Amino acid sequence: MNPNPRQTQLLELVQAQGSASIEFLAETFSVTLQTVRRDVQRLSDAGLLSRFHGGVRMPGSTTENIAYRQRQALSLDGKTRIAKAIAAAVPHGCSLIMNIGTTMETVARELRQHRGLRVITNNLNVAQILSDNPDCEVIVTGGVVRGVDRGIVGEATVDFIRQFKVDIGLIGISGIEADGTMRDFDYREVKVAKAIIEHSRQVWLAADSTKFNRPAMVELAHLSHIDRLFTDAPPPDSFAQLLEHSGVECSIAQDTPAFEATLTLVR
Amino acid sequence: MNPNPRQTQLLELVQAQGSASIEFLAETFSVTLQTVRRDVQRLSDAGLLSRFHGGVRMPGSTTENIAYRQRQALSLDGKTRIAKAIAAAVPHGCSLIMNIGTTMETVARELRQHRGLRVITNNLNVAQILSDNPDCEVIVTGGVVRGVDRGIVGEATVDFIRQFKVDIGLIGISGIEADGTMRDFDYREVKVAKAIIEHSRQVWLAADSTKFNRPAMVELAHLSHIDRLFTDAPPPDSFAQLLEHSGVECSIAQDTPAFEATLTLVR
DNA sequence: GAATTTTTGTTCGTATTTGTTTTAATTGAT
DNA sequence: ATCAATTAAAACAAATACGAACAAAAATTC
Repeated sequence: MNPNPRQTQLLELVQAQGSASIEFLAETFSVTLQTVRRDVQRLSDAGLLSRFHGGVRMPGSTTENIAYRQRQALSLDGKTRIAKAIAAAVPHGCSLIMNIGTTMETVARELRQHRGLRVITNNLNVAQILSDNPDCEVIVTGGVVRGVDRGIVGEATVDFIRQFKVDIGLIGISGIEADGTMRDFDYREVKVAKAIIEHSRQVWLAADSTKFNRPAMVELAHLSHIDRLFTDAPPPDSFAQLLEHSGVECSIAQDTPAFEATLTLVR
Repeated sequence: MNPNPRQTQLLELVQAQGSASIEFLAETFSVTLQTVRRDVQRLSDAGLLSRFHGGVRMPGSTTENIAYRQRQALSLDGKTRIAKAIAAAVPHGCSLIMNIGTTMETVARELRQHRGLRVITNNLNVAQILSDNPDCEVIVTGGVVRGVDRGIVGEATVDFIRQFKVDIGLIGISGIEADGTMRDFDYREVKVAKAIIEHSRQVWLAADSTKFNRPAMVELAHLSHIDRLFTDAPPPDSFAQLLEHSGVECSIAQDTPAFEATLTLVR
């Protein structure tokens, strides 16, 4: 976009004030409401400011955070089913490592009632959720916090994980290719995941059905390193064979109508 | 969801106070109960706060840390003033270490608009708050998370801090005795604080007026290790002399009516 | 200087927000 | 367990804000 002087001034005004109403802006620049709306529309399309009903504000941290939370709330169904299945399989009193991703956060919520857990994580949201459980020892890895998802990545995290050997390593993943290689987008997160696989007696993978055949850049490991896979729908045929061949036990957390019946009954 | 200024303010208010009643919120923002309920509904849908009959609170605060949240709401005014004073004194682009305590959380909130900060902390709440700032590098220390206040203590944390040397070390404290020794209740946290003092070029202390002459068990350090003290009311005479003698610059964040004026102006 | 593109203003149907009223649910005390 | 008081949700109405479509004005191009 190529902002005209008025739009530049408008942007500066909002930056100075933090927020402004459409009406105020229209008066300030002696133009109609509609013109301001058009300016504002373009500026927000360009990501330079955020709109709300009646005005605009700086595209701030809070907004982005909300966006992430909402994304998390979205497609919660499958994730919750997977999370419940994993939580049911995790015995009380064992030690875990959990990595980043919204799925792991959902798992953390389901583990709040577990007793005697020891959880190592590089996910601040997981740490936050589980530290509510007084009977759970939460250990976070040290390092630089990534703003988007509050994950901790980097050498310090990898070194920290190498100190331990836990019962179960729980990892989420961005994509699994047809040949059984798991991949992720961030190479630093891949390093963490590799360390988790090395320092866990068992490795469980959480991957909803959208992850199959979804391409991603950085190679993480092959399915043969995985002991169990939790997903929300039967994987494509090609994978089913691959899973069996790799000795992966596959748990499919089906949509249980009984659950919904319970729901309607409860409310 | 696209939060309007009222919803953003509401969220911040609840974050600062820990909880609030629907009625209080309705009065604060001069809208009907129904409107507050709608705001609250949306914010809780997005997972940003939790509802209870009659009001809202921070998401995932169990009985355990309600007491902690209440302590935060206690003398919130003074803490906020201290926090604003500290934030104003912290230059853009510098490196910080921040330790645990409700005061540090309030400082973190005030630092959200700072640019180019690097912050090392053993306080997950501080990390959470500051990771909202895209222009702030947040580094958390590794170790065991304490449930009550989400602080990280222990050897790993101390070792982690020893890797760095920052511009300013910000520490909160439980009590300062008449002879100028600072003390805390938890020896593990004291070890962390000592490490912070050693690895900071300057040490700033945040202590509201209730901390003077308040006894605590574990000795931390003497006031002479401190460069600046931020408090909310003039310290007792005996201290004033002591501070001067120890070469501590004392900033008293007085009650500014201008702040309240701003509040009323905003709505 | 005429034709074309871009910007701005105007109007109108639609969507959103807020307050009001009514109905349902929750809580605490008998 | 039941009842009264409080709180929440649902339904509706009024006010306000939004976006689309079109006309007028200004700027640009040839």
